[in-house]
Amino acid sequence: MTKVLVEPDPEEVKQLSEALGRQPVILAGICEAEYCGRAESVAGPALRIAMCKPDGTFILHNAMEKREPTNWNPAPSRQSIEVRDGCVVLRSRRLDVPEEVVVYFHRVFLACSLPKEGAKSEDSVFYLFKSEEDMKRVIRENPSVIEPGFRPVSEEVECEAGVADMVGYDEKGRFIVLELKRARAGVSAASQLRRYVEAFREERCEEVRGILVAPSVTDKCRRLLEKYGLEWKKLEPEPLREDGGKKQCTLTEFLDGEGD
Amino acid sequence: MTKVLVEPDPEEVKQLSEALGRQPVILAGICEAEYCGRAESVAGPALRIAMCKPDGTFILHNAMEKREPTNWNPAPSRQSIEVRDGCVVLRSRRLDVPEEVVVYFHRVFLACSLPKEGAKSEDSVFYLFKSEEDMKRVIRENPSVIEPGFRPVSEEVECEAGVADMVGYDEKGRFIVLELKRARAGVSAASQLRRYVEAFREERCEEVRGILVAPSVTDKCRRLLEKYGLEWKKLEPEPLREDGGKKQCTLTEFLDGEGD
DNA sequence: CAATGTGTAAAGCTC
DNA sequence: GAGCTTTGCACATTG
Repeated sequence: MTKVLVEPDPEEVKQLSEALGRQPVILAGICEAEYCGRAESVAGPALRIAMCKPDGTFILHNAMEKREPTNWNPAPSRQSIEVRDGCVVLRSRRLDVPEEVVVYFHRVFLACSLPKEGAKSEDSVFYLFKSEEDMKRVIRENPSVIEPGFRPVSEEVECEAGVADMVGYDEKGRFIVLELKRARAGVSAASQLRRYVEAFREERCEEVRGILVAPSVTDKCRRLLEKYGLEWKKLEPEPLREDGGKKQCTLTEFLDGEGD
Repeated sequence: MTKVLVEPDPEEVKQLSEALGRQPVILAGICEAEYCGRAESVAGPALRIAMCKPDGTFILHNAMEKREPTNWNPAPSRQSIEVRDGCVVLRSRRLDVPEEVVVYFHRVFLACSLPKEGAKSEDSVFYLFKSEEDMKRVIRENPSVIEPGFRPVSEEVECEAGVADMVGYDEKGRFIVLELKRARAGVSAASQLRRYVEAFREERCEEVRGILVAPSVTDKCRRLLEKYGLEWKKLEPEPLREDGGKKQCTLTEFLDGEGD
């Protein structure tokens, strides 16, 4: 499945055409590039690396420098490889708007397609910003970030279902249970909050609101919250700041499985 | 100079270490990644492509989708390759701020370094913005958008200070220099126009007006124009129009209300 | 050096 | 879908 061509003939490179759109394709070599669309550009001969991703994304990088690509086409786009006058011509065209990049490879050092089976769906990147402790501090110091009139009462409150992150009262005196998540919350957060709310309802025999505090929630989580009559308060974590010398970041635990 | 390893053993990959920082290095395979710095993230196992550029730039791409990298380190950064428990560990560290990305390759499909001699310095990309061309066309075809009685005479006119976009005469026969900007104009536009105006004054020994033509100007630019006795004519670049038939996206130019 | 503005911004989220 | 905000924005320019 991994097909690699080293310093191939142009005609050999053309074989990779069939992988385009199905597998990742990489080309590296000396090339010139033209872009035409919202703006236009011409790039003189240089060593560059081209990537074609199965979703249609096309990226052309200067091989020597810069984080930003020389040229690109975001998905949805389509690529093709032709051979013309002994040159490998990689053409990429956006499907939604008229924009095109054409790359003329005078010389190809590397041309390859990668196997796609390796690509698991569980590719998601989880961002963990500050600690949950920081979220608590923010709410403690400025309770209105939850809602106007919110009064926090205690933290780490035990109940039948476990330990609630924070509890308090709303403007109208109703009891509120907060569940804090510093990263995107999954269904597990919703069901955990539900358990706490029910426990407090039993315990206190009064109306209890449950609010999930998180920067974002998954779709499933959102639906579950709705089903249970719970609420979500979006709270953006503050960016890390390093004060006082260099700060050591410990990359901690992976997020617990929000499997279902 | 081109060294390519296909489905290599971890120890083989380690040989590429010496190319890091000197030649472009590409690694592709199944990996997990951790990032820690301004924020933190963990990325689960997936097929990804890593690029290390000689300037220190490090980019890790999901091989299947997205224009934006999963993780990255802009220059100045430094990378290293180790082998640990049979895993290829690619580590990248920014040199200016404490930020690090660590990539654990469980499996490597491709590992290569590219020759750097191919990389000519003449890599520059030239951008030609359609909308500025459009602005010129609009003024050419309908000079009164500048002001009633304006008569354009020539475009791309050389003078001591450079090349003026457009020159002409006003109703009263006064010489006018136009500086066109397709987007919000900053102070540089104002001082550039000023240089042209002064050059033409010297050259022609007559009164010369300078008009900055742009959809909007920054506050600082506006103050500078005032100080130099220059003028600003608001002109919106026209949306791109399509040549084929169906209508096309317009370049979203969000101009603030330019309140005063 | 920091502050500011630009980008073929891209990408995510709200409506 | 359009519109708005965010980005580990990156990057250039300006003060």
